Amino acid sequence: MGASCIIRHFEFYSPLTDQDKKLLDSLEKAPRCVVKNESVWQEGASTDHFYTVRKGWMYAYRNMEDGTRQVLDIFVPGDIVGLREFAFRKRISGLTALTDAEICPFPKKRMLDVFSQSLLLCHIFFMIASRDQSILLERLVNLGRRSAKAKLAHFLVEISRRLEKTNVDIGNHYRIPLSQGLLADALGLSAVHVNRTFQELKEEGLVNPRHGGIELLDLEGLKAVAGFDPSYLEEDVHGLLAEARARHIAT
Amino acid sequence: MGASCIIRHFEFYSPLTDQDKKLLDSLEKAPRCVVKNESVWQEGASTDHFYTVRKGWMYAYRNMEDGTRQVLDIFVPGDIVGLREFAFRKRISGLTALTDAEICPFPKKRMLDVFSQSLLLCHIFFMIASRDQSILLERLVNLGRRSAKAKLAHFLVEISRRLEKTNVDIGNHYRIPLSQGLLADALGLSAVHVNRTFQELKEEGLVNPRHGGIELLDLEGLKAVAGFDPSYLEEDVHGLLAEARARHIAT
DNA sequence: TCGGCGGCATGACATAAGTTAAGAAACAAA
DNA sequence: TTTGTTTCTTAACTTATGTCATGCCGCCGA
Repeated sequence: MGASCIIRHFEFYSPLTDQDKKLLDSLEKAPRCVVKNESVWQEGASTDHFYTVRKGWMYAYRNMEDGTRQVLDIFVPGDIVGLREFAFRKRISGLTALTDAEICPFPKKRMLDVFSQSLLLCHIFFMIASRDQSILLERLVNLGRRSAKAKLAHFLVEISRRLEKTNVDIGNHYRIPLSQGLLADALGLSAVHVNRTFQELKEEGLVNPRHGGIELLDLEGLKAVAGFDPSYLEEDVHGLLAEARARHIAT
Repeated sequence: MGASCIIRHFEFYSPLTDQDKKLLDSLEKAPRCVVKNESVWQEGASTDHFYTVRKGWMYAYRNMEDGTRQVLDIFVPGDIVGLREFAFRKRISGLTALTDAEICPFPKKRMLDVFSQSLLLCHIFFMIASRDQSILLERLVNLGRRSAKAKLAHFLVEISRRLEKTNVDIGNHYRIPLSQGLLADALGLSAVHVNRTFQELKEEGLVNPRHGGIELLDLEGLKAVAGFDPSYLEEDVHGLLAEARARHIAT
């Protein structure tokens, strides 16, 4: 295949013109491979690039003074990482690979070219930023006002949803490579309590925790215990981009 | 004065050309007044507009099934609200006025005009989105990995920082019109515990809780108990926008 | 001026989640 | 294989925070 990473992702939102594709393709640099647990950047590093995830999983985190840490987000193939720090000179969170992975760098400075040359791409970038915020907002709700059990279930359902939506083929969707310790740091819990909670979910036949990963057995059941409402993941892709596309092509 | 709401805000980021100002001004509708506790929109409402806050305070929230709620963000004069839902047809959170307020609507559809006509404005919008995400990220850390006391202190310091940064004159910065119940919903705590925690902060001379509001007495002290690191609020305004401005004017 | 109500204050008690510790699996490397 | 490392599991115990209940204060509207 060899198709550009970011083009594939963007085509999920809207068909692109050849010109758009050429533009994106010219800006994307050669893919970079990272191995499991390799750090891509650390807090304080320069923000000169962002990346699209082509293969594998990544996570963003923040280390706290007291030695504890907060995992801020998990990224799956097709996601864009680092766009968040667009406005900043330095990274405010670290990024490391959860599994062996392949990522495609994209120089931040070239965003100017994109914005000035393609109204459609500009719009798509904006949609992605909006979607990212929506996910963060839901994570806030999760941390603030749900029980440990609901937190876990909700998080797992979200991840599985995001996997389904990606344009990238990742094989079996339901084997999630997150350790209980990482989940704990993502959900603001202790690893021990995550384990306890998993035992409950396991008894109810909802999940099957394995070494270094989780198998989701009953998505509907998980949604029920999470009180999962998917609307925060359902962008208005077509309505919003139709006009942008029309005007863009007319130019 | 009567200067446009959004222009004033944008000029915080960069000087604008007359053309940019004209563009923004033509898109902004007449300001709308809302009284304390008035709802601007509810979950599920249409996302056809976003707003700039000219006067007063607002908050975004999400009501949970079990009757509890999560306050997602507080907005102060100069902030833009509703941009988050750019990619969505329906609002995923409610917005209501915390005090009497004045907000300026801006039709979402006209974003196309902005993006196509001004590279600089497009960039500024992107910066704002990035900054918003940064704030959400920090709030995640706050909810996930800090004690009640640190949560409170951190939140208060953030608000005071954001107040200082705004271009809008709001009189005394340090009288914050948040009730303890609202703070509780913002921080994922119970109102009772927020009260207990306030007693501690009060004993230490850091704050002075009054009816329906809080006075910050010792910002440095609050920063210390919060472990506050301001970098997540410090955008690279000038570096990033300089080139956009240069190219924009050259056109 | 008064009454009512939303917000504050505080105590007693309940509980979800954290901590510590120790052993068992699973994996990775030699 | 053997060894070492990470992750999971479980138990006993501690603690931060939630819940319930009650009274008070200070606004705002009649």
